[in-house]
Amino acid sequence: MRLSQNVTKTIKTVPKEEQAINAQLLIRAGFVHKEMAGAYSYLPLGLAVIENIKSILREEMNGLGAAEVLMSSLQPAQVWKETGRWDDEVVDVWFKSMLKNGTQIGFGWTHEEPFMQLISRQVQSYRDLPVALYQFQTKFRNELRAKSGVMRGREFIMKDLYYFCRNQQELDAFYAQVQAAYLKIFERVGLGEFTYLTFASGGAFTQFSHEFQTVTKSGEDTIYLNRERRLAVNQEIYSDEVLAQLQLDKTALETVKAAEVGNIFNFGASKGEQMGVYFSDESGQRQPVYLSSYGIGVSRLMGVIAEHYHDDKGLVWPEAVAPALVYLLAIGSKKSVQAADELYNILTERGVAVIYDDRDVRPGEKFADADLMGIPWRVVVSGPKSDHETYEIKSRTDTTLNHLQRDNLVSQLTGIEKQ
RNA sequence: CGGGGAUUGGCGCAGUUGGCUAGCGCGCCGCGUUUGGGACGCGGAGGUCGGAGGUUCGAGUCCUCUAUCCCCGACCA
Repeated sequence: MRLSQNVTKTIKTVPKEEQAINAQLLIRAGFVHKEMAGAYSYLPLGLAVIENIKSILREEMNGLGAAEVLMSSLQPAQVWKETGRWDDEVVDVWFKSMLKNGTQIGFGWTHEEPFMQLISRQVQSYRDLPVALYQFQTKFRNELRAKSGVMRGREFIMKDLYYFCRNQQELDAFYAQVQAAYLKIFERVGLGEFTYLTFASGGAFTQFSHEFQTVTKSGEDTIYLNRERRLAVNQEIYSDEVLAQLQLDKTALETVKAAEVGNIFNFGASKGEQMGVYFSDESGQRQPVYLSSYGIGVSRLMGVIAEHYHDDKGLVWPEAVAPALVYLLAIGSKKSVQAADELYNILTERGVAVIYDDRDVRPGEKFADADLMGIPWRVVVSGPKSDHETYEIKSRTDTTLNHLQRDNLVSQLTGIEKQ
């Protein structure tokens, strides 16, 4: 992308109303735009991050054998009434509206019920199960208080995976697979080291649910963490009994703030029974479909990464999610601009995502923006250049300037991109 | 939903006990000088003070209502 053609602009000052670091930096660097409390628009750079996170999620979901779908955001009240979750007393985050003819509809805040409804038509026999479906969806939740920038919105992007199967054993096996996949995902986006499997309240169906909590000062949850075992207990279920049950030693626990980046729900046979979604087993008996669901907040993940990876100059994206791998700029003569143009074309042709700062501004401004946007590698072309001379490359996380010949530079960057 | 704070050009802010054409910085436009860490000079454009009502000779400033935003708490199946 040529910056001269980019609509967004970086700003030096933060809107005072934004206190959350993720919102401050994402707004200053031009990644997102706040429409209202709890609702953010994603601009080209922010969307690039979102899409990178989605690509990683997609690979891991496909690896689990799940198929991608896209459910509607508008949801009929009926399916939710079957499980009692239409009631505002039961679920207090509903956005509801109605059709012209008075029919009540809701804006999806999760999709268990609609998915079960869908599955009831596709699944009749034990031969049709198990099935795993996932989607990337904009969820709507009418939170009493939106806060923490993109980390807690009323509208946000979520990856949700649903697994439909025949019995608890099947469910448990998949549940374990997803746990492993989730840990891998957080590893890949750069949060692995700080993210812990956490026991939380299980709701009506099981004693515990599992959350994935990333330790961060700006987190909304308090967890009790055992670093060695890489396990944590959410404050909401913290008690001596629970600790005993999980064989956790109270004295080995650390109290930290954390952000919930993923969660897993085991619904067992409950939804199938409530909604009348059954299949015929090997002996022809009617059995309820078992359900489990697995969420990861994509936009929240972007916020948590921003909270974790920044310094006094701005964002510092891990390569896997950065909106571009390279920030390219030329200084000085027309020759260096020509050389930068060429390099831009070469890298782009090889599939390396480059932000080419071709604006007519002074170098200092370009350096500042490169840092603010947090692009992993900065390449500077200065002075008269030809193929045999060198190009300066610097990592966002380092102050060392290295000089490489063009071929070496290109192959190094191409190599990183392919990882 | 309870408590606290806020709302003045695109952004950040100032504006005294009500008083004259509402200021400043950043950004923006033009010209010139600049060009390795957000340059400088000169000249410009841009706000009716969140909204409605009221008090007053006169309201950004006082009163009432209202909207929105932020923070703390509660809530988060």
